[in-house]
Amino acid sequence: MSQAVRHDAMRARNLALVLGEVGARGAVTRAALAEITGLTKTTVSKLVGDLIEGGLVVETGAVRDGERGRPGVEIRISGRHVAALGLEVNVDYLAVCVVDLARTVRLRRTQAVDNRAALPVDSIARLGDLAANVVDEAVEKGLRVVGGVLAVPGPVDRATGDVRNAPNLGWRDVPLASLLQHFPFPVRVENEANLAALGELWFGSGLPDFLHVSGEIGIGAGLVVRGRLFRGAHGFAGELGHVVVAPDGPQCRCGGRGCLEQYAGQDALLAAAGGVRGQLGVAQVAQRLREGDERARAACERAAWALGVALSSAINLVDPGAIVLGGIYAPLFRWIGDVVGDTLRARLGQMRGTVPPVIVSRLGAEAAALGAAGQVIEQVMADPAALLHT
Amino acid sequence: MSQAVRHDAMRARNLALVLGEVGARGAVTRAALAEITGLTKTTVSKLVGDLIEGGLVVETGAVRDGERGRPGVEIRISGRHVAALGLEVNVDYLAVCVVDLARTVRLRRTQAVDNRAALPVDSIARLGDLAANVVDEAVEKGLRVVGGVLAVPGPVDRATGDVRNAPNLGWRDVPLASLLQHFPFPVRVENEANLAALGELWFGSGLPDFLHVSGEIGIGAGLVVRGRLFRGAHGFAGELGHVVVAPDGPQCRCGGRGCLEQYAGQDALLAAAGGVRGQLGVAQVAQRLREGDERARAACERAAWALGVALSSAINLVDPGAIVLGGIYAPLFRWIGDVVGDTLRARLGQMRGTVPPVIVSRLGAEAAALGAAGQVIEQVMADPAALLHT
DNA sequence: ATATTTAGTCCACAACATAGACTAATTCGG
DNA sequence: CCGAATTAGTCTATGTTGTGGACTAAATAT
Repeated sequence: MSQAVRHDAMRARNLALVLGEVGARGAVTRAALAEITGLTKTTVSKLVGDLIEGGLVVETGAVRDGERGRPGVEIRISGRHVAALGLEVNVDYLAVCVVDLARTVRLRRTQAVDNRAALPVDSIARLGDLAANVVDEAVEKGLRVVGGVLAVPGPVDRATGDVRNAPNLGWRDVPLASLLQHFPFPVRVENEANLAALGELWFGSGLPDFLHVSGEIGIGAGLVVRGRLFRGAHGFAGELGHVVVAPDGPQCRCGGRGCLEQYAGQDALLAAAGGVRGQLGVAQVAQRLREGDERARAACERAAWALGVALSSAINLVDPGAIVLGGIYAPLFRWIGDVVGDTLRARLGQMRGTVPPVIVSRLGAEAAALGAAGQVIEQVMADPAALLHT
Repeated sequence: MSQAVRHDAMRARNLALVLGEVGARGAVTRAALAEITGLTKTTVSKLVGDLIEGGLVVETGAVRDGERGRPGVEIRISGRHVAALGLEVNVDYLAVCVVDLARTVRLRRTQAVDNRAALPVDSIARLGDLAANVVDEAVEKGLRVVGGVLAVPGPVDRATGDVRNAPNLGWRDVPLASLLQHFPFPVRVENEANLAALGELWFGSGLPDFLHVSGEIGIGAGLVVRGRLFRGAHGFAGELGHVVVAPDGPQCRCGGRGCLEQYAGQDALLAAAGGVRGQLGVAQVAQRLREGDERARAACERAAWALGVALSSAINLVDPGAIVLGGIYAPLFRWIGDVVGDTLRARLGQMRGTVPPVIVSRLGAEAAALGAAGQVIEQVMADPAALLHT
């Protein structure tokens, strides 16, 4: 429910408006901000003054624009004070990163760990150490880490931040919220596929509308519409892996049959490409593809066709502006992109004038950790007043 | 992009907040409104004063609540002044209705017309006459019609309000916007499936989260999340009819194969139920079902199974709070509801604790016209200041 | 060197919400 | 039946914030 608007809320919104415009345009003078926002020069000056005082933006030197008249002073987002922590637990690695308010990645660490074999508590403790290190380094650089988000591969209870069941990780009822309380700033928990999509939004293509597909053991999707993540009624939207490809297809672990995961999930793809299960990684498949291995090629084609079928359902339902393939699909894009695109055109081309373009994510495995940190930054950008008054 | 907030915007938002609370609770005193909204009694009194002056709310007599202290005066939405026009063109009928601000349906008219056989201009002219009549009647009742929305079965260009292609009606490039200009209030155009979903939201079950399925010749779906319609990047979301049920199934008019429409669309269902095409209506099939006709039963079962398969994909993707079956599925619900539910439970039950309930729409064919009028009402509720200042 | 132009600041003012005093209308207790 | 207590609603002084126009600052054009 919306809240009452008082003078402080008015100010908070206008601060966010100005900060947002500065972020969107990179560098703007106060005069230009007044023009853009419709606020008066007076108001913009006062707002910018507050933002400068809070360390969120900085004045850069005067502009020599060659026009006549007094040159304006450009304002830009300051990356020197406020920063955010991104954390990720995945099946076979831990990752942390620190991102500043200008969305520059200042620090990152990755550690290869088999988190399926470890206890959740130990994985989290290890991640905590890793995070403590980068936070210390960030503090040395003069940064103030104002919050963190942890990406986990599985559904997260939005209310408590706990994980009820993350099958890929072997986690059940892990009280994450309480394990993350020792940080000197709030840390929230969020689904990895959602955060990967947001990572793509803030650090990748820059498109405002897309469906990001995270190919891992499961296949998650994050839908971004007008720069906002779509979550559904309970926060479980985006389970692309269990969209039906063929209703009488192979039995899936979810209880259904013929789910996408059985055709294009990591396990199915590797099994089809290489024979002995567990012996082959995605990198090796890519290598074999480069060498022209026929079996690997056929496996990719089948997976890509299935992905195309599932995506055609997804496009009909949610009308995304583009399809971004990430996770294991990123290194395999050369061999699956076209088949996916052709399948979409065959199934959708007649109905819709244009089929959403299928593009590859440029972020790789970092996407989720970046999205996690980015979400904190986004929160600051959306409500800078909350930070200024503390 | 968000806009600058000035004093007038602050006031506008608080007016909307108060009006919204009055709408949500039916009847509230100023004191209760102050408590609920967090605004002071002074402010609430002033806001309510403005709303009364504008005819949007009325004071009803003092409350005798038995408590001690001065009794409050209850405020409720006034249905006596502001009203909205809902219009619908469908394949075989035209419909108009007038709804007041209290969301009471004040007038409705339906006319059976074969709009596929008629020229678009003639259909619209006929609809215009029908609308002019009810608007006159509304004016006689002291109502002020402040806007209208027209529901059409097909994708609508959100920018212009024109219809590029509505295959079920046989419309191509109909400049609806210009045909609707003669009304003394603005009339927008919107997709019929979306409006039917909104009709369900405002005049039906009252649920805030659901996917409404409009079974007609095509199968449209409207997704409502937290009381808001999800439209997708271009406004074409909800094409449930072309979600894949079986990738090698029957050829569909969209170019794909095995789309839901080929199993559960009106034509497919009637053909499977009755043999000779075009000879049978949904009402007759329902009659045969009541008589225990085996062929009709089998047709429904097949359609329901396919609907379940497509909906399981939809639920995985968009995570709706419930499934509401409308259009032709409403009269057939007795014979399809259980199969749909069973299919969903079989495909989703293991993954999700609970499967969204499958319920029937209570609105029938009026859903879209009601949703159309409701959308205007909703606009007034969301920004009453726009109406007060004119 | 002076006029012109544009950027940014200053100040009086207006709009709106707040806080608390005040009035109004009811119930409770004697 | 009357006064105390209680709750609803109004009135007034005050504070915060944005506006608009005057003013100062710093550049280019002539």
